[in-house]
Amino acid sequence: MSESPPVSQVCARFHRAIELIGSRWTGAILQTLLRGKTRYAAIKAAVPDITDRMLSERLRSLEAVGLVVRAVIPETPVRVEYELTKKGRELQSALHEIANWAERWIPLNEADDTAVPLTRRADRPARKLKHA
Amino acid sequence: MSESPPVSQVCARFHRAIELIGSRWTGAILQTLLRGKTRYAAIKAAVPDITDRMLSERLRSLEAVGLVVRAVIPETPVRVEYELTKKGRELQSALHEIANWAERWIPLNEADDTAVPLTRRADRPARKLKHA
DNA sequence: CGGCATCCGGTCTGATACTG
DNA sequence: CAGTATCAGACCGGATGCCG
Repeated sequence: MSESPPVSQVCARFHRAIELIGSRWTGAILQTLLRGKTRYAAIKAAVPDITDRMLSERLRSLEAVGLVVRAVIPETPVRVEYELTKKGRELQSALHEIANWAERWIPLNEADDTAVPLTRRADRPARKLKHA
Repeated sequence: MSESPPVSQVCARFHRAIELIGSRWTGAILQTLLRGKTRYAAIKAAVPDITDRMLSERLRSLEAVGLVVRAVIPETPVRVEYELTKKGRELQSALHEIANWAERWIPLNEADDTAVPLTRRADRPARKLKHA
């Protein structure tokens, strides 16, 4: 053995966790849900720029991971509410810490920041409409 | 006005923050750096499966965002060390919370989880090598 | 209201090979 | 050791239209 330092590997669980809640839109959705049961349309309103496709896809993913539960209330018109599971609710402190950090370090509009955000689709201008 | 509830929008800063640290590989890199100055090769060892291209790209991005600083020590062979800035170090508690949560809720191997992780490239089997 | 199916462009990523 | 260049294609996500 050489004297390579003990750079232990990143905890796989941590890795999975952060990429889980870090995927596009997910953080925002989660934060919205943290406020309690929310209807589809309300979530959509709370997360500007998200499309139906993305929202429903993320929601289904979150359901699959067990962070969110979907409840269909058979009224007319139908009402669907999404709610965090315990697993989801327990993310609160983590998300809160991130929010705290963001308060301190992330400027409101990226233009103010000397540092450019990571290259993410989110940061790029929305795609131009094809026709008109 | 209808009786639409006051579903305030998600804090833009929070949104930016989480998508920042949530982008692929970033969480793992950050966590590694939390342990202190680290050399390129060490980070690579700590984050299994990351490629050179990805690592250097992420590192440059993190530098751009002001989370990481790069130091070149002109030795032979060259030595390069990466270190978190104050901004980066202050992410510690947030990352720690996530790690905590992961301990409680994320199984070691995804197979154990009834719930499938979000659809991410990371979760999918690595691409097959082209030739042998 | 609350979605899903489809089409499609472009980004991001992984593999591979090559420098200082 | 510490990267960078290039290239192909997988994947994401936007737009649209339709359904219960």
